[in-house]
Amino acid sequence: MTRAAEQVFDTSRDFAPALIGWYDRHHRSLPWRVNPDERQQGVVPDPYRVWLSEIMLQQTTVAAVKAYFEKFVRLWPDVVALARAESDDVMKAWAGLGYYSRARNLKKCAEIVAFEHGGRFPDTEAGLKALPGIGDYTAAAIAAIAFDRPAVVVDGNIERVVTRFLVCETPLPQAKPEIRAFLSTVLPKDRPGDFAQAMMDLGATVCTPKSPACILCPLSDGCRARSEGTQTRFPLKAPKAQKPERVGAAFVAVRGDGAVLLRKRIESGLLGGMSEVPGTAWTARQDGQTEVEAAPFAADWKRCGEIRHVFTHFALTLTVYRADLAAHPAPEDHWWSPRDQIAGEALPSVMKKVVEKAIPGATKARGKATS
DNA sequence: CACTCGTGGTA
DNA sequence: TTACCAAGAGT
Repeated sequence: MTRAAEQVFDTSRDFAPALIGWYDRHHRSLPWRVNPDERQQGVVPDPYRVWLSEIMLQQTTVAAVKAYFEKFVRLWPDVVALARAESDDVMKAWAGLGYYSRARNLKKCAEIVAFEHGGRFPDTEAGLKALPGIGDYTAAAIAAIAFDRPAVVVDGNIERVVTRFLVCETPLPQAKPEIRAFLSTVLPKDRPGDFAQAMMDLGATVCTPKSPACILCPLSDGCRARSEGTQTRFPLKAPKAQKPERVGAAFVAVRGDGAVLLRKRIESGLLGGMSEVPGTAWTARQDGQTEVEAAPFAADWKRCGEIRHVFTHFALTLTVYRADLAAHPAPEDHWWSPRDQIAGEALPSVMKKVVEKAIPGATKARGKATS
């Protein structure tokens, strides 16, 4: 074999070592992570922290997760503590992070692990995937990261890295089997957890969606998209449908002492189990005026303005009304939230916008932290 | 498979 | 401002 041939990037031989070598030098240090040097010194990851972080990171940025992760481990240091927590307190702590079914399943999962598995997480992919909120990706990620099992981990970052490396012309999600097949051929048996985290770090910091830093990539010598200059064409995806518009009205009742009237949404569906101010249903845009008769009770409702919020599959414009009352009994299934507790309520971001529109500053924490 | 399900940051 | 997107899961 010639010298030149020896320098060619041999994917089956070089992929994992090149990636792991890069990871040892350029890994991110994150609150839930055991760094490679620590792991080499025998530090073992806490499956609870790995699990909690993976649930929070589903479709959510690292930057957004950090503060929530710290808050959760402070309030509930282990899975038994979380299992014993009040569901309402968990929803309050999750408020603002989005995808609230994750919080409901988080609690269910904690209870199963704490009360049915003796407080220990299953250490296999199949065992993990049987738990609520844990799907293909998360089961593989926990198995690999927490238990160092040779699981094939595929997330959005890894899909991007692999489809570029292979010049995969199959659009997602159909390309998934090809991606898994490729990864199974390069997965190292000795450090599967670090391999998975390395792939994700590479996707997050080097092989980024818009302007990948190929000059810094340890895999660039073997990357087909790099050689063709077509990196940003991948991964191929089906075009998205445009979002419909919906409208509605929200009513902020303010008592003399500053308390605000709230109610709880049903457990299932959009913003399930979260709190809100009373309001109309959110319907497709109609020319008719908003009906003030949808208010929780008759009062001098004054229009404050509108707020706009964009969900995953529709955009919403809410007309915000406010009424000031000396005192008024809370209607059935409603309650008056005291002024100093509003910031700690399980209000999703859209509802914080509504309350802020009616009462500027009301959702900002003041004085001592609550709960 | 297709659709539901949040939010905030970025170009 | 619009559009995309970030460690996906459940139905």
